[in-house]
Amino acid sequence: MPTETFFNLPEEKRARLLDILLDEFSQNDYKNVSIGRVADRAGIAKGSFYQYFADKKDCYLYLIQLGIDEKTAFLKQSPPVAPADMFAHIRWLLNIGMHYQFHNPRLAQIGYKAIFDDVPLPDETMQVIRRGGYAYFKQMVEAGIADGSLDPSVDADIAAFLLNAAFTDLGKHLMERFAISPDNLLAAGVESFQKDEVRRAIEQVIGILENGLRKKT
Amino acid sequence: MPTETFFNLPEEKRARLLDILLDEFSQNDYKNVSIGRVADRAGIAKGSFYQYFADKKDCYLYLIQLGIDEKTAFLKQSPPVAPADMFAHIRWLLNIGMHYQFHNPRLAQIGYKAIFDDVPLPDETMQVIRRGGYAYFKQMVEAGIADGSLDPSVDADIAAFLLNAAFTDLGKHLMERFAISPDNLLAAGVESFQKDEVRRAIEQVIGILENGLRKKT
Amino acid sequence: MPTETFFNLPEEKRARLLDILLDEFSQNDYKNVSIGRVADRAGIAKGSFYQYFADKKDCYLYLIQLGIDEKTAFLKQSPPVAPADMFAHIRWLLNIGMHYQFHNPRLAQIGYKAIFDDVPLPDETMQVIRRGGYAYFKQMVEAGIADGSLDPSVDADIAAFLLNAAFTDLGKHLMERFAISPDNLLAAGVESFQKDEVRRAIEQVIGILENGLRKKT
Amino acid sequence: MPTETFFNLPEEKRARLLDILLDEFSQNDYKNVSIGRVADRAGIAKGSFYQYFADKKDCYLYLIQLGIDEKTAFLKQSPPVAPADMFAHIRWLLNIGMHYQFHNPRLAQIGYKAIFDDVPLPDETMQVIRRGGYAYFKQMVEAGIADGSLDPSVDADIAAFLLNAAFTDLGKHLMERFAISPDNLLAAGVESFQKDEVRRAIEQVIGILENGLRKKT
DNA sequence: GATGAATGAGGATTCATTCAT
DNA sequence: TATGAATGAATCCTCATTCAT
Repeated sequence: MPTETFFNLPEEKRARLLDILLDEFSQNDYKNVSIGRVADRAGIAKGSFYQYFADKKDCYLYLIQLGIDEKTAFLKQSPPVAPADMFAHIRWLLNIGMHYQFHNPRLAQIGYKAIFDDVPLPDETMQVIRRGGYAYFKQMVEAGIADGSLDPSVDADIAAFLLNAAFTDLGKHLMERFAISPDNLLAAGVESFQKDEVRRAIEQVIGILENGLRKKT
Repeated sequence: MPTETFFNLPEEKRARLLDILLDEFSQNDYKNVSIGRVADRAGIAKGSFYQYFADKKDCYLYLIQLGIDEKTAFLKQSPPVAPADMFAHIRWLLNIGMHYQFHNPRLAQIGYKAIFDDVPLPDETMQVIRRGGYAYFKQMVEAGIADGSLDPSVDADIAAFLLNAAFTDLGKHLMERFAISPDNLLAAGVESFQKDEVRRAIEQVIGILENGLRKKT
Repeated sequence: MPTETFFNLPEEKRARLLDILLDEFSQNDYKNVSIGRVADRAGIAKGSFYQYFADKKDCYLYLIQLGIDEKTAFLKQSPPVAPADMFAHIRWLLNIGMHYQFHNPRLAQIGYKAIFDDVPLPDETMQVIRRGGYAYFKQMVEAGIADGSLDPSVDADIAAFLLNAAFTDLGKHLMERFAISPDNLLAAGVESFQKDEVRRAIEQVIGILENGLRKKT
Repeated sequence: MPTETFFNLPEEKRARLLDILLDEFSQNDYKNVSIGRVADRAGIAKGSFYQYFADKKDCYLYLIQLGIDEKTAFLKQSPPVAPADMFAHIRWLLNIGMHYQFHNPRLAQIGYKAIFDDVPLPDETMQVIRRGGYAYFKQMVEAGIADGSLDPSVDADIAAFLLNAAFTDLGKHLMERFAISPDNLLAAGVESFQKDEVRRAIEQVIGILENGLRKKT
């Protein structure tokens, strides 16, 4: 975790540094992020970085935690749909996820990288990052099969995989498709991407998966 | 591309070097592959590496191209199912893809990494790598809608995205799920993973997507 | 030398800082003493350190001088045995020395380090530190030879060396042997080490050297 | 241990580097030896150092081992006096030790530093370095008391301490006293310090200690 | 063709010291 | 007077690449 010094920084300066950190860590693998480059871009001395963070890992951990906290806040802010109807629940989840990813795409990207890259994180943090993914969906699918809403011939593992793949990649896809970049977002505001086309795209994905998984009547 | 010297190498020597290159580039990010380590493992001098390849990038590019060529060969070797029935065609594609991934997991992994990592490749090569994925599926979906076999309310972009995500991630998922590693594959032979469970998993994914996309009658 | 500011410090604060300085400089080489660590432990700002001392060297010099002063005070406080009998005098000296070392082991340790480590002290200070050792003993030995109490075949330089080596190392040896650490001393009180075993050890050393140097009758 | 590369170096180059390493590590504490300074002085690139040694510690360990080997060779070359007469044995030991210290003062100094400084050495190496010191003398003293040649009232610990202190510091003392520096030695040759004055000094120290410890008749 | 020694830029990290508040 | 943020030189170490043999 950052030092007190970091939090005491003038708002503007801290924001600029944080902005650059998000940029670097979302664009590069952990190992390829250079503290020197960060310091240069932020206009601070290399030594100053170490006034703010114990070391590179500490800084990275902070960003990861920031991502977890922000996402948690997002999830809390919109009360969860009762998981009685699985697809309604997924709709809610995906909407939150997309919203989060649009709201803070670089933080989301850092979290995404953390899942797939070789990264020096404590095991407990890795668990937190991975939670809500595959395992979460599998449990949902099993419940859906048990209560008879899903086709019993469905393999829970496979269904979970599909939901997870869709969930994980959809944000990236939409940002590419609608030419949304972090810079865009900052310039145009998040609202602009709450557009119908985005909502419709999400709805489509869920619709297809729902069709594919629902019990045939 | 490698120098003539590389291709003039005694078969055994070149094979060993190639083996190690596949290993290193499939396990590590481009930047984290160390030429020194490669040379050590291959039992050649570091200088010799530069007799075979112009530089690290050249070597990497060669592996990428190798992957493209091998996959192309795979696709050609098994005559494509007439795309009359889109899902039959997808079944065929996925099977080829899985087969390829199981046949040469390290090459597949390198190609996979090239898509998602920040990697120093010429733009044209990047296009080749990504070609055949999303765009290919989109075109298939559009044809399916046109010929009436797919639900016309389906958004071709979204359907293509879903198919692509499934296609891209499924190999990884199966390898993880059935604890398949490149080492496993070499030891146990490819056939062992042509198992029913793998085929069934692939079939499930396609089944779900088919259900989700087919025109309701 | 410290600034006026340092001496104007509330007694308690100055004492705490001094305590920590003694700790750090007695446990670490000059170069390995970190001002940051000192400031942290003392609960002061790093900048404050530079209100009290011109720089690290200045601070170090102060501790050295403190050691010299304290030892001088020790020597003065117990009236010297008339050097008529050289070994009685040495006994007294050693006792004072041990007493001093037990009384203020960290200051003694700092002085000890200053003799053997590579340390940035002005030459005149180095002379003061080393004074009273070798040269002092040599003069005593020469007097002993002159007045006929010592074996005239003894080389004064060598005898002085031996006495000095014994004198210099004995304190360390005893502290190691009886597992005496500065912490011990603070906890158990100095008196506990005025034990017979310590006195006996000192007596032994002097006895052996006396035997070795006395004129044979 | 150094790499093969180091040993393949042209004799002259390796000698120069070794010379500088001996210089640096004998004059400075481990932590204060700068690889950059070594490389500059040796006229090699910083990176080259790491072609020769795995790291700083590896290099240091090599010097330590060199010292152990050289001293061992010295001890072997002159057949040990039967320890029947303890002081004859000590005479032999001291002579060897002095000879070694004069022969390779910087190596001796490095070994000396290793005993007293805080240094990153494996435990087994530390034991080798420390062997032959205090413990060795104590055992000799105990044997001397047992066979009746030493005064039974002598405390073996104290006697061992004295012998060790004399043994350890004498070389340094003689080098200072006769203004012997490594540079001197290289210029004038080792023989010049095999002088009578040095032999006489050693003899004196042993004589005094012998007088001091022998059983009174 | 093969070798492997040499290079030097670049990376993370530490720390004494300065200075504006 | 006290603070603590800022600095930058120095530290150890890595690695792709070059080049003489």
